[in-house]
Amino acid sequence: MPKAKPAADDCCTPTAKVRSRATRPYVPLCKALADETRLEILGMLAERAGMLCACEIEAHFDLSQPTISHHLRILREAGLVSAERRGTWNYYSLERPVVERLGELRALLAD
Amino acid sequence: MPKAKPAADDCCTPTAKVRSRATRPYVPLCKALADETRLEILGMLAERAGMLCACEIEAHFDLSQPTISHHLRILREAGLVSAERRGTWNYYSLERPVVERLGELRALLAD
DNA sequence: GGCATTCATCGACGTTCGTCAATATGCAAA
DNA sequence: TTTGCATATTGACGAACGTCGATGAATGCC
Repeated sequence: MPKAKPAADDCCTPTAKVRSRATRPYVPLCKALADETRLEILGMLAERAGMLCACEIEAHFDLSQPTISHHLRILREAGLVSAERRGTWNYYSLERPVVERLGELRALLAD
Repeated sequence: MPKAKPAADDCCTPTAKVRSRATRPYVPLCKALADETRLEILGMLAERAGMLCACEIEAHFDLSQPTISHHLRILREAGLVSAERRGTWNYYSLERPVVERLGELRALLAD
């Protein structure tokens, strides 16, 4: 008699088949948030309700200008911030609707 | 006359000094969530309200057993799940209070 | 005891990521 | 047009990460 799948039926009722919830859409969002510098940039933008000049963001960190620009691009591509050019300067502001998706994920996992 | 800090005073009112909000505590949480496999494990645990046997989690993915074990460890260290040994088997369950911290982060950034 | 099973750990490998210096781009004033 | 400044892009480097095969630790059954 072939025993095939050896066991794994004694530990849990094999009925349910466990369909997972749709979490994939939140992966890029979480990846964008998974960095100390980027989270702090968002914290700055949240504190200052309006916009923030890129130079002011740079001045807040001990990081090079290209590095900050890199992080701002990732936040932009994730939709978490938007940039508005005004002459030479670039003003960044928080995109609250995308931040709200954090609440959706919380509800998806906790409710 | 030294011009020191060249400009950066024409683009934004230099008064505010922009104190960022305390986002650092959420960095480990976001790092733990920033992976498709781990997010889907949490989705499985959310769907099935109770616990889930480790073997059932492994069966859900096309990944090796050590890889799933590795992800489960990261989720455990982040406090997102807890494990309970029952004989040979290991049952994982979701730690909702930690998931709730996603709501805190959302409020910190969006309110 | 001896053996099988479940799960965790280790070591190695390729990939992704954060960082910087150097360079490019775009805009504005002289 | 030329010069200067703000920001983005490129290329390179080391560190961190996801993955696997092999091994180890703990438990239950014969």
